Amino acid sequence: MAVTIKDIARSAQISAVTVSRILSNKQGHYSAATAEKVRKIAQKMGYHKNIAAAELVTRKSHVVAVIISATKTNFAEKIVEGIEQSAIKYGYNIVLLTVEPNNPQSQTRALKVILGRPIYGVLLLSLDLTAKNFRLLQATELPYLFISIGVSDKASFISSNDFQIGYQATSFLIAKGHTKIGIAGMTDDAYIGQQRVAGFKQALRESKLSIQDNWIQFGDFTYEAGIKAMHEYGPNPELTAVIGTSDLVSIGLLNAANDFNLAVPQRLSILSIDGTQLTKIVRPQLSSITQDFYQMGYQGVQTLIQQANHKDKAHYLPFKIIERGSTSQLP
Amino acid sequence: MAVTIKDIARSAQISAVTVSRILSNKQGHYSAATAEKVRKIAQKMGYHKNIAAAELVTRKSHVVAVIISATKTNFAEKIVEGIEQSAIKYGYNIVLLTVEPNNPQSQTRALKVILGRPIYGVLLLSLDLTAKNFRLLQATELPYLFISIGVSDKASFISSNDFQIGYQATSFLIAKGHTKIGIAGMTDDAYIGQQRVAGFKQALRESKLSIQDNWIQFGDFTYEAGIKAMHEYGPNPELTAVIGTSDLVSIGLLNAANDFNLAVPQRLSILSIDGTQLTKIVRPQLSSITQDFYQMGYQGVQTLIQQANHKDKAHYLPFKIIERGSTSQLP
DNA sequence: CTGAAAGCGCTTACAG
DNA sequence: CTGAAAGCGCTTACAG
Repeated sequence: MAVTIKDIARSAQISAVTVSRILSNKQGHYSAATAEKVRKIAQKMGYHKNIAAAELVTRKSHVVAVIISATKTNFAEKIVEGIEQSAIKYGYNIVLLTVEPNNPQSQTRALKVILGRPIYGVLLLSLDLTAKNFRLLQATELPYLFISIGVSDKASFISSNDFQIGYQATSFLIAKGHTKIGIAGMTDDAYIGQQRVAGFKQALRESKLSIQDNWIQFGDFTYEAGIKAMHEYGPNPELTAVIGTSDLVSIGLLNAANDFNLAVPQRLSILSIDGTQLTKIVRPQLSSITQDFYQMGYQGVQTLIQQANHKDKAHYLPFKIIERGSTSQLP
Repeated sequence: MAVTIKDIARSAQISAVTVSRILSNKQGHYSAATAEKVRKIAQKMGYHKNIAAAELVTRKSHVVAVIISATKTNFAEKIVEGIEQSAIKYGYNIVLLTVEPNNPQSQTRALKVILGRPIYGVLLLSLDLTAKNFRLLQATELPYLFISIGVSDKASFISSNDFQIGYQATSFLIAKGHTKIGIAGMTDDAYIGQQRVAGFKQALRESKLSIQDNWIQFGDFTYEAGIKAMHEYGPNPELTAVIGTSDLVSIGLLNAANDFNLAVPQRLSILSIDGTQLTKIVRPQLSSITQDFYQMGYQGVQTLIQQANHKDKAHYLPFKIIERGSTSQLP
């Protein structure tokens, strides 16, 4: 079977304790000579420490669990990339668990997996935990951090400031002369959607612009939600601009607008939120509020690791507005 | 700290052995009465088995490691979804490790992580392992299975039959009257690209159609590779049809063709390979060879678990041709 | 600088 | 039906 510390000890004519210390790089408990000998033998025998065994005794783990919604959106990949890179840097490993959207049982199952394994902490990606499952998470007493979704202000999270996203997106369109602006595709029950809408409304209010109810179209961030919203706006909407709350929503809006023969951006401006690669592969390319998903993942790991000191805080990452072809200045 | 078997034993006034047996559902070693009592206490105390400890003594693991290329393509998500669902069904957990494309060191690092942890087996997703890393993988003596990429015929894999994909795609276009057909975006060094090109050539040969060198444009399956290929074909190509070897490649071809004012599909037919959601969000929608990525993941886990019996075999999954708006019949 | 002893949480023969 | 003993691979005081 796999070679253990004992095998090396035998081969080096030395105790397993010393081998353990050397291979764990403990300080000042052995001579340089034995250290070198042991390392060579370990190398030659193809030794790999059984980390699970080590974790069992130290009662520490270097595994970060990432629970991710089997998301219909498409930015998760970038976040995971950031998480991975960060984990490598800090010497942690990642366990990825996916969870079905809007399925509390699936959430519970994922949390139970975590309960059964030695885990350092939990990262929750775009995940809207039910109250009950949130309690289950808290009961584990593990450090945790929400990424990209701010689950109200009860829990620690890292994300863009969604109120600001809604506010800035709207302000951008107002600055371009638009006065009839819609927003589409966000969920109405989750914090993230509420914040974006709140920012949207605030910007309009400050400019003394009014809104019709039908201009705010809720959805689930999918392509289909974008299509549906555009159909609600109809083939000849009063609107001259709409904010798509995800890239897929915006592409849905775009395609449906084209089907209505509404020229984008001449007749209708579309400003997308997210700014993934998708914005560049459609025509016209989508102007977008671009979030830094990679950093969200990267800093998410950092924050989790150092969390002890600053619990229950919001960490906001900057975003930027990138204008491409789907928005235009009104005369 | 976490509640253990001993805590339960104490509370139930019984030995830890019996508790262990009950909570592991061993047969006929205890009375129904004690079993029920123990289960109730476990429930009440919020007990969760330390699986790492159990795996240490049984020397068995129910963790499947999935090594995935931090892919520029976009179908990985579906495969992972299939893997997850299948893993749940069979009672396995998934550890996901990402690896940078074309980075042998990154591959080695991922394999080392696996070596240090109790793992049942390894699934490799769209991953072109270097010869050295492949040897490292074999040295672990763990069962493994390649998914979606057939790494030559040396290793077990599950994927579509890429020769057939190339062959059927080409035959489809020939049946539509095309005689000048290109293929674009695949790598030239990996098995998958070679197979698709071989199938492509075979179909042309059988129909006695000739090819110009420049019609075969290699790449790395990205959007940019599609753009570049189209630029190589030029603004007025002889070609009337081209096979994009991934959805992103095909979208690159499509956009570049539009920039050249080549109408798709009237002047140029594009047939995509993969058939992810992307084919439906561009205009015209892309006709595609659609692979069953979900099943690839789902059956990948099954195959890995049952692998003992049928090693080193190729498992092919069916694909289908779905015609959308990017292909047309030639007069 | 080196090692014997005890133990992390669990399971598996073995004996009753 | 129940339990004492030994051990999975590792680490941590403690003693020399």
